[in-house]
Amino acid sequence: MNKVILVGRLARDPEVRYTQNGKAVASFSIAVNRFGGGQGQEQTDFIPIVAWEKLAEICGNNLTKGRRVLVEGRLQIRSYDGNDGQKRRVAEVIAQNIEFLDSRQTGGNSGGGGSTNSFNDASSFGSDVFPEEEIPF
Amino acid sequence: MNKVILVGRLARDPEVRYTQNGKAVASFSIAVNRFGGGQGQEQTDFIPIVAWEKLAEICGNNLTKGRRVLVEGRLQIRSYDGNDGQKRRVAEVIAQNIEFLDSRQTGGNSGGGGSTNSFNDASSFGSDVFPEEEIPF
Amino acid sequence: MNKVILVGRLARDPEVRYTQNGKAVASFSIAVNRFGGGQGQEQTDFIPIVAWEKLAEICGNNLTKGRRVLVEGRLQIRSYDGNDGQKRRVAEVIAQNIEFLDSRQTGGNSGGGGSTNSFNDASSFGSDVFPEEEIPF
Amino acid sequence: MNKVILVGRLARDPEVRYTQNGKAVASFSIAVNRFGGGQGQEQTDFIPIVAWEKLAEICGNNLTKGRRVLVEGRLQIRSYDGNDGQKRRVAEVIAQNIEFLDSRQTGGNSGGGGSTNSFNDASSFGSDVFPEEEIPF
DNA sequence: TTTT
DNA sequence: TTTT
Repeated sequence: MNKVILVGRLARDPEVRYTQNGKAVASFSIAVNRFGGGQGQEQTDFIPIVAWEKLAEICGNNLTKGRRVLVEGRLQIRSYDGNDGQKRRVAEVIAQNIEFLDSRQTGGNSGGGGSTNSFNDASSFGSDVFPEEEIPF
Repeated sequence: MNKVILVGRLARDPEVRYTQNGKAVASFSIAVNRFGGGQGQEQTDFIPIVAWEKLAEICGNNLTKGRRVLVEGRLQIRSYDGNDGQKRRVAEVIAQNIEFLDSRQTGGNSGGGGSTNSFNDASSFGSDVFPEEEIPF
Repeated sequence: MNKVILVGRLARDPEVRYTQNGKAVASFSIAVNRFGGGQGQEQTDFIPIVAWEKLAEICGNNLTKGRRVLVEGRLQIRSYDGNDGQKRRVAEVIAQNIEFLDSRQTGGNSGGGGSTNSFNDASSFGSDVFPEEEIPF
Repeated sequence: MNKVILVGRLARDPEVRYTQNGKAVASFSIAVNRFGGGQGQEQTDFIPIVAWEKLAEICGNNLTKGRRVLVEGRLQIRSYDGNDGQKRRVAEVIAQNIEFLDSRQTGGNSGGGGSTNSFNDASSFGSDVFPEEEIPF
């Protein structure tokens, strides 16, 4: 079990890049506000999000700075070697499911009355989880 | 977003049935203890779980009464007509992912030190979420 | 672990009642849409929510039918005796934390520029979780 | 909403320190296995956990390297200035609730058949969420 | 029983 | 670095 659920706003537009194999990867940060029980001084965590493939493309095409999203994913700690030869770690949330929480004002995506605003990682939560058939009991 | 995460023990062995289309469906309940902050009188919720297809079969083959599991799923409210003509509602957690939290004593699944103990609904969390490739940034 | 996280819209205005001891209890249902991967026929779960004390009052004062909320809580199965002498079970989500996902259009609650829109059950997530002090490492 | 739920094993014994104000702070990492759908090469995320006050002390007194826990908390990104003058970021999960998933072999905590194995951050999930009174409906 |  |  490695589950993260966040609600926040994009701190900047997503960047979409491609691996050598042609897989899309979107990366962006979301600003998640912390509610300190009313002490006044609000704090914010800027949390890096990574999405892959179809979900990456949906992010690139539909999300912009300031939009509010719910992100479900897993927390990944990646290691890399810094310029100075030091090992560094970076934490990222690998998105499995993203819901758009703002009303659709997306522009390009003219919409056409579509009702869904929840998007899964390519193969997550397939048809089995939403079976049309009757349960046999 | 409709997400449920439970840790509990099976209240009885799973029952596995099949739909007309041949899909496996496992059903069982788990006993989830509530921790009342030490007041002594512990309470338990018996929560019905439903798993489909491959996950159903894994449950049927590996889980028995008393085993401890972590269940991730969604909460579903199903309506049906009672014998008395009244409409009734039943709540169930449709499992998307199940982790076995006990040490492996499974019997049939001789294992051989196998490390995995987490099982997803047929098509959940596919390869994209665990990419082998390097992130291009 | 008994954790539920839902995003949905209130199917009706909350009802607030009081126990003999004077504790407020709010109850309402939220409509949670299920996204069937685009098959068209959307389905909805109507999930009963119960909030206690201060959180109940906040719900009563600020939520109305149609408003979108995120509810974090635990799934509880309650037993009661039906009119016909049969034992019945009812599932409810006992709210621990509610976030208002709509822009503030609340009316009565004139607001005064307050930024928070997240409300916890009376004693949940107290000051320790948001410490002002520096971590000593 | 900033919620993290992890199951893993302590990579080392917890370190407990104290702030100038005398608040206990425990820190440790947990190794969370990632299940790659059976491709063989398992990967592990080592995720830093921080617990405060009473929960910190419970961790210090009961947890040791190798023990399996479920951690519920929030993901925090902290900034600090590196030795080289560079700004660095560190991600940590601030624990709100920890469940011990191993059988009780704790030593000091002789147990005596005690049933609880779930511990909350000092003021989380207080009595309101587990009311003894009847719901007035 | 909600909403897009 | 977001937003109310």
